[in-house]
Amino acid sequence: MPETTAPSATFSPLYQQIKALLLNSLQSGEWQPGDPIPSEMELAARYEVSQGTVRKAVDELATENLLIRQQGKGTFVASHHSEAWQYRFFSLMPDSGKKAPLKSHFLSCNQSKAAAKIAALLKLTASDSVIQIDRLQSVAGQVTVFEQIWLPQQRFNGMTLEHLESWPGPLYAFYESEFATHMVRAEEKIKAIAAEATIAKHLKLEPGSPLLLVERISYTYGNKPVEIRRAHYNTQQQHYENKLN
Amino acid sequence: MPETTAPSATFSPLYQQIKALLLNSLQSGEWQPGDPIPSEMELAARYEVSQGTVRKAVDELATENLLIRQQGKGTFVASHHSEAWQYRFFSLMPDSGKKAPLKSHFLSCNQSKAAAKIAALLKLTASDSVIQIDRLQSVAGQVTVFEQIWLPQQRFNGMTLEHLESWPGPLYAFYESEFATHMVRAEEKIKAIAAEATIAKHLKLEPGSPLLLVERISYTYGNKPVEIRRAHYNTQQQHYENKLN
DNA sequence: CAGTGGTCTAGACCACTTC
DNA sequence: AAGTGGTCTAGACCACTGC
Repeated sequence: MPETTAPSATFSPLYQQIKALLLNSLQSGEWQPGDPIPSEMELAARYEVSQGTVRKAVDELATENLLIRQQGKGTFVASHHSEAWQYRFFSLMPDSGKKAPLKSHFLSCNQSKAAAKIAALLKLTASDSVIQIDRLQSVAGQVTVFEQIWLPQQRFNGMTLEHLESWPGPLYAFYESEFATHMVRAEEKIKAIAAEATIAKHLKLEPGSPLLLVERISYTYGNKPVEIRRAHYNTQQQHYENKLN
Repeated sequence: MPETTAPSATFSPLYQQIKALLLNSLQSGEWQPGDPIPSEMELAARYEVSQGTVRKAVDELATENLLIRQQGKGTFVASHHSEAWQYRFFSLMPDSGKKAPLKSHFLSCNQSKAAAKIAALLKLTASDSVIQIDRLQSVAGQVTVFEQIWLPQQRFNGMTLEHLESWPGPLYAFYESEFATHMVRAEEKIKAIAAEATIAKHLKLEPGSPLLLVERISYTYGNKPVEIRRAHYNTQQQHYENKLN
């Protein structure tokens, strides 16, 4: 007499296994950001499954924004270099509606032992080093953002202030090209706080002015946290936009 | 010799047409929130397409959170009454991590002509009336939210303060049961502001304290805006949480 | 015209729920 | 055992891109 309650606690459909294999190829760098992955027919042959099964695996990775499908052309590894991704994770919009471009001004880029809080968030040990970047961002000539960024030193080894200042595009494109680190998702915690003196000075505001504090953890492939941000937004002319579905 | 560039600007796949039909049935109230919709086989027969085509249409509505699939049981119309949806659209979390339940205290519920701004957001004309609700919300005995809500009078006809006070659950469940209005999605704009005197008093804070201002537009079926909220959050013990994918 | 992703079908079988 | 959603296949055809 067989068991009455089937085990099956570990049932995993084929397409999920294919998805895991595709993820491996992305994580290992077999396919680089911006590059096309093999066609569905080729993948089906490689993994010895039907095209429909590959399709479902790719579909999920596409809705997770790891892959980009383009009918007639192919399926591509998502990249922060593409036009459409410039504002990937950037939710601040002008109240007026017209987007003005952002301008970065880097203040510093230093290396040190990780503070306990930062080490915990990045899942580092107390002996590991981190790189800290401070910068300002301006919208339409107005200083709007003061931002502190922490990165694991090991992954971003060799980053310097000069290096940052000579990079023309967004930071995430910089990480991708120069440090082979592509960001996949992020989590943010938001508060309203009163500006401290030093930050108020940077943003040309009175101390005590209300600021939006945005703390972000960004993850690369495999749910690995690789960047901490602590940003202060002046939201007098801007607002943080969010869609709830 | 046929045209070189095919027209086809209006090509719409079958499953999209099925999706539109399903949406009609939801919007018309043929299937009520919480109820099961017909099985995939029945729908396939009704629309004279294959099960796979129905499936793809239902899949999209499920990922848009309009339908809920449950293997072995059926597919159900999403409802704000279900446990899992209590915190639909509510992004405020205690810093400590443990969720405490919310308690509502309604201050007023009045009817008046719509102000120009509100009328525009709700897509009403200047002669239309709106209902305005003011309320406070407390977390763990602490007054945390002051909220103003505007609703089109026509759709929410007959709402009173007593009515609101006697309702035990979340507002969106109230709208759903009492006014046949199910919310499908929402958009929020967030700023940090200094508390005005009257609001500070409600939240038991000093005037000028930093508050999170959250302005929300909620939509029902057919992208129809039917609720405006203007909420002030005290984020000393709480934060607004957001996941970027 | 060939190659890519996108749609649609029909049928078989699996996993889960309910009776 | 019957009914539901979930997976997988094989094959045909469509829409779009680029050569």
